[in-house]
Amino acid sequence: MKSSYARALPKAWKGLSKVFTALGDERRQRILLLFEPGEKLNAGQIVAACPLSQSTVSHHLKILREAGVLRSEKAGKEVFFWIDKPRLSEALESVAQYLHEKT
Amino acid sequence: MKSSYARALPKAWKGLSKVFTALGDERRQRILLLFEPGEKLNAGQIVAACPLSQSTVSHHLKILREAGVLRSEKAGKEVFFWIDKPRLSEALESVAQYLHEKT
DNA sequence: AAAACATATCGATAAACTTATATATGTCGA
DNA sequence: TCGACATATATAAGTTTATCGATATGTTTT
Repeated sequence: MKSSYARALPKAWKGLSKVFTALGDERRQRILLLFEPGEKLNAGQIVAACPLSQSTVSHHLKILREAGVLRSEKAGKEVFFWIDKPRLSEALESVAQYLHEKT
Repeated sequence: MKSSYARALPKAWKGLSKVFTALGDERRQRILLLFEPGEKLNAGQIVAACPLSQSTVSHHLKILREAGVLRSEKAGKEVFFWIDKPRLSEALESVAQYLHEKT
């Protein structure tokens, strides 16, 4: 038994933790499922597709962005979002790796 | 843009959703990190390693079990838990797959 | 059968999260 | 510059989740 992590996560897991928390909400999952391959969507498009208020969607987008799941870029008065595929792949991969090696 | 999932998750994602929610809590992540490769731990061992009360740990173990991340087995008066590696691998794999194909 | 033990559940409180309205910030066009 | 627009943030209510102490359930031991 590895009791070393019982009180604090290893540093490498800190970021992962945020990713899973971000993914662990159904509304955020539904937002992610909106994206077509390689597509960028602006906040307005996402708001229009969601049964949630503009500010609520903005809040969820922030969580996804801060977790590194989405990236964003301002273009004029709009902000475009897209899935950070490499980042997300890497996160999943690192857990899969951990599972494989240490479990 | 795939607006079809804006209001309800596809059925295949329902279970995944639970897995990510379960993994999206730092205390639960720390519990998972306790396990050595192939190891089974009983609830008492886990409680002893966590800075949480017995009832709180029991609650988290239930969430992890219901998400399919942990499996459990009663042995006399003890209950042993272990990581459901195939289940977790499959969950991660299916998201990785989705990412790869649909993103 | 009773006592000791391991785990689960209940009930209550506290903390965290989600949500919406209202407002602020920043950008474009007239 | 002023007004319309797109997004973000502040605030506050409502809801969910985490937490603990106490108790219940089930198991072994004496």
